[in-house]
Amino acid sequence: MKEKKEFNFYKRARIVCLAIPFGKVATYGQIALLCGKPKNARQVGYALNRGRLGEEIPAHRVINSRGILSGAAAFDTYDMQRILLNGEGVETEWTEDGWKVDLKRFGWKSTMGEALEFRERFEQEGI
DNA sequence: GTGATGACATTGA
DNA sequence: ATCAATGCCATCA
Repeated sequence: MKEKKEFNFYKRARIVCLAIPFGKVATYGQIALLCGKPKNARQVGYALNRGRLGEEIPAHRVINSRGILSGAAAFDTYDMQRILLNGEGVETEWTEDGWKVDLKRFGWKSTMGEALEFRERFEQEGI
């Protein structure tokens, strides 16, 4: 049992991902920031790919900072993520790089207050 | 132990 | 607006 680090980054990431509002999308860096590790954006994606965050994670709401859908292997088809987002009312646009979402309108506007709320909650629960 | 990999971010030209 | 270069850090072989 050597899962314990300073704190459980993946557990935090799971909570943050589950906290993404319906019909909104969040970026990897944003999640990493809310977890207290601004540089761990990559680990967020890695964790999602390996399913380290659990089963009920809305991974389709997590995209990169450019608004491009990752189109990762977690979904059966490349269109699947777009379909899921469209089902939540998020509009997507086709570009050379792939499906793009307008972060200005559908990006999860996480405020400083919410960030502090998360941090307090994490410290309170010891994770 | 070292080195490579990756669902990324940021900066500067 | 786009492109290339650089940094980042947990996991894997």
